[in-house]
Amino acid sequence: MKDVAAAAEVALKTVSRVVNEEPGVNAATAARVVAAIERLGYRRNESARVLRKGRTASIGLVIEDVADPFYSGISRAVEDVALRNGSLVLSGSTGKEPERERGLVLTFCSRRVDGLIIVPTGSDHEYLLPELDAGIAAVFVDRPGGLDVDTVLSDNSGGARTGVTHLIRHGHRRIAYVGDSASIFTATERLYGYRHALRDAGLPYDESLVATGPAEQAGTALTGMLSFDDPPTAVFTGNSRITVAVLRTGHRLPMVAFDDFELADLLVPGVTVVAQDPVRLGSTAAELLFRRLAGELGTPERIELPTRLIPRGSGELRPS
Amino acid sequence: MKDVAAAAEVALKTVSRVVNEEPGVNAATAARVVAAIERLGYRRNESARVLRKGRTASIGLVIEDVADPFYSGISRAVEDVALRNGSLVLSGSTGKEPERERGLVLTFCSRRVDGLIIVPTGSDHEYLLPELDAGIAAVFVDRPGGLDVDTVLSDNSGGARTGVTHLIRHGHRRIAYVGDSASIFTATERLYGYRHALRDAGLPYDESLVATGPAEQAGTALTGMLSFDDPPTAVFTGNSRITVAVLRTGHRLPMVAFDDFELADLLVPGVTVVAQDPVRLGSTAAELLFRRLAGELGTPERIELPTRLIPRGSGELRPS
DNA sequence: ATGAAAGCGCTAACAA
DNA sequence: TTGTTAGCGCTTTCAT
Repeated sequence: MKDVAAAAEVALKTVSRVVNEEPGVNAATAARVVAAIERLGYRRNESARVLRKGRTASIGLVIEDVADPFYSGISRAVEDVALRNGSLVLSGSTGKEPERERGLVLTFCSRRVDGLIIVPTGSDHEYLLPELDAGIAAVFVDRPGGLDVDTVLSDNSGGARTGVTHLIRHGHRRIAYVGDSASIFTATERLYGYRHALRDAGLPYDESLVATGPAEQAGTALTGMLSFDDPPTAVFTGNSRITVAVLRTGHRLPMVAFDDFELADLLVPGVTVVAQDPVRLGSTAAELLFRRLAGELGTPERIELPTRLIPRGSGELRPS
Repeated sequence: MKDVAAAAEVALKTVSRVVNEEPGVNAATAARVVAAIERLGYRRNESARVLRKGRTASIGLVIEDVADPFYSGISRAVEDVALRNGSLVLSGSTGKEPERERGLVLTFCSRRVDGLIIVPTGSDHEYLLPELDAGIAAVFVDRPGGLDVDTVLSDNSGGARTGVTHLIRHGHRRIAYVGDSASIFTATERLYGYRHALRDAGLPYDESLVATGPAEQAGTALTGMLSFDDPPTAVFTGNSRITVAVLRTGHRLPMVAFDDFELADLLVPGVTVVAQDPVRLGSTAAELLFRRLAGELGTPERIELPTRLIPRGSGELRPS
């Protein structure tokens, strides 16, 4: 900048004014400065600017795994909103490890991101409090983080309830639930929705039809249930990975799955799903964050986005 | 840092030494400083550090779309390698728009990323030259960027050749090729591989069996070919989106597809694919970049990663 | 082993 | 309209 000033024979500040398009610069002077900038190939040093202004125009995004379509949908949406707000996105995957999450978040904070969008892993987020005090805004997505900050969720229990009710309407009375471990917020919510649907229909809750645990065990669990004297006639699966695991068993049981997935319509029969909207989850969270960064006050919001039942065949099969 | 120094009753520089784990600090003094840091909740300001040191310990990743599994695989791999090298990743999606690519790249540069990993969109990357001169390292991935810099590609032509040869071995003599527009590097390479395989087998190249264009037209193109007097008995598809489009037509033609995709094994018949390895593409590019950042010299490398044929049923069907 | 001073490149506040 | 000065928080250099 100094060199540009010298080349254009003006003061440093004038160059700064031109670069930042501040008003109050003579057109001729400005032109001279622009020419000098071109000639010298000058580009503003953002680091210095950040140091001075205190705002980095960047946000941190912490998700479980970019390679998972659900999270990459969130990523893309956050990216787009950030770009529209003149902000860049630093992102990192936690791989479900709370330690890695903590590391990423703190690293982002020490780089002075303006705000954070976090899909929380683990439940203890106390470590965030000093950062929040220091003025970094945060939004939790997909799961609550145990702190009183803005949170954007899907309607997990409502979606599960709708899906299970759909099976009941098609004549099923013994419906298996295969889902994630109870330690995971979304899994608990979805199981709650399952129970709710049964209760609505006056059906008993039979624990032997409920399997919770990692996707690797989902197949065996369901196969076990099918060997009962009174086996389930349909299954509700709690997330994509479990759905795929169940499909791989080769049982073609009537089924509704939580979470949409690519090609669900090409399988035979097509898989009926309760779809979340990852893009909307991401954009809602990002919009909320940028509103906070723009100075919007008020108590933290908790937004629950609706899910959508998409019938494709597997959920409309009657008991055989 | 000033506050910490005051609290620990030492000079600024001593705090700096402790924070950076530089040698030559009395253990007792260091302990006092650490205590003060804890007490005050001090965290180093990276922006200032960057301003002083000149290195940002961050790299820029420019891809087509994080929401596409191929690119998100690359992302995840780059992220992991970056983390291992103590670096953060700024990332952005171009959505195939060269203007957006340029914007992202220049923004990243003005933030003084140490290096760039780019999946190039468009062919003109002249605008990068000044940045390269300024010392920013760059690696192209998936497609060459028209500049003489490190590049990591898949063996597109070899993979296509293997896939088409596989169909020929199963008795097909009229094989359709449905692929992306010829303006896209990978598409041209794959078409070349297709022709190569035909030539190897002494089969004629019949232009009427070749359709290139956007995925939306793939279905109609293939349907058209099937109404010929002498229709193709098998099809080779040039990328995932086209594969899906072809599958949606409902023709269950013998087929080999370029690019693996989730659930390819669950369709009936399973889809035989020529798989690329996005994770390896990303990690190779990132490793290369960090080697350059570590000062490795030498002429730009061009690495071509092998593809892998995965038979699943659709590619082993004989002509009917 | 510790410290003082200079300065990275920029912008805010105030002058002229 | 333009310029001067100070200082963001850190590391580097040189002294002690």
